Amino acid sequence: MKIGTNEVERRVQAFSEVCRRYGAKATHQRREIYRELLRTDEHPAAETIYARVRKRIPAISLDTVYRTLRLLEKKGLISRAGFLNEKARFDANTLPHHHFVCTRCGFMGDIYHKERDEFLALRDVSAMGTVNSVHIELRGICKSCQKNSRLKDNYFFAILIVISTI
Amino acid sequence: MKIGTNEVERRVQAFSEVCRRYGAKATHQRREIYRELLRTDEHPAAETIYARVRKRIPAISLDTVYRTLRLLEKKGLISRAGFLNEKARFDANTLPHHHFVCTRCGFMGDIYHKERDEFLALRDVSAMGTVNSVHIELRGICKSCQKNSRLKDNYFFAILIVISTI
DNA sequence: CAGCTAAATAGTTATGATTACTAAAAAAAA
DNA sequence: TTTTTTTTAGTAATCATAACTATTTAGCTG
Repeated sequence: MKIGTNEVERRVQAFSEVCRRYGAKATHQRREIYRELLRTDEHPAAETIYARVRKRIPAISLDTVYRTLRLLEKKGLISRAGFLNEKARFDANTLPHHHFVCTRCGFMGDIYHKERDEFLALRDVSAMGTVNSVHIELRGICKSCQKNSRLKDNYFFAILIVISTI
Repeated sequence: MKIGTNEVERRVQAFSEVCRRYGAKATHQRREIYRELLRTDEHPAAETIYARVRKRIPAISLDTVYRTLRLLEKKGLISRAGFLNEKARFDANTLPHHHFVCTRCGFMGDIYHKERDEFLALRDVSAMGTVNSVHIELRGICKSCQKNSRLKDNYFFAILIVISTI
């Protein structure tokens, strides 16, 4: 859902004011990076943002892009989809469950929910800590990929269960 | 939720049989890596698994651990929490929403839900593609971290909205 | 159960995203 | 303006993960 040009400019303006008010500098680079993210709904990667902002600020460095993205994220103005900068974490538990993750120490605990709504009530989580945000991601194959699809890897899991329970 | 030793061995055994049946080799290294993951509920990183398996197979290489984890994941025996190997993707959309991600091409689309249950019915997703799995992550601060907590960064978002809507 | 052959491993190097570093530049305050 | 402090550009470093290659091994075959 893209937002209009007026709204983009309104937010960039508001951002500048908030920066000044809180002792951060509203630099040209920061405004352009934030503007670039406000203008799109395609969840660009850092490299993509770098490429686009470079059209307006040819001398901008990749480091500035990364630094600014970290700043904006820390300040809650943008979010990142997916959880890079963390190591991959593995799990042999094949029961359907969710995870609680501590953003400070990386603790990861399992959350089971019997009824669908329960996880939103966060009942099982209070024992582990306080939830700041709920991250939900659906993974699959998009329409376009389905068209030129052929691959059909055999999926061990179902087979293993059969053998395991005989 | 840890599983018992018997169940661990049963699954390792089943894994070996499935491997042979499908032309993959049930090597000592693979069994140990899978066993290590079955024995724990702490979602270890690759390095952690490496360190533990090394106690039993001192000469095992880190590459083997990574290779085996990829294999197990591809076969559906284990899953990874978080999505490494992808670039971080950013988003300035601060409305509550979820993401649809194509695991093949990386397409990422927003999913909005008015009522809480709707996202589970996956209604809005059918237009984008087929969902294979739903990933839910709650982020926050765990009990242990709350105890020795002091940090309280100011969170720009709320402030910006106020300025923006005056 | 010894030999065969494709698959897997160990050890190492490479890659690719992200971060750290430092001198120079620029924003906000005085 | 001038000053002070933050931020930036450019580059080098880091860190997790993947690729490469000679050697080894699992599982088949006779």
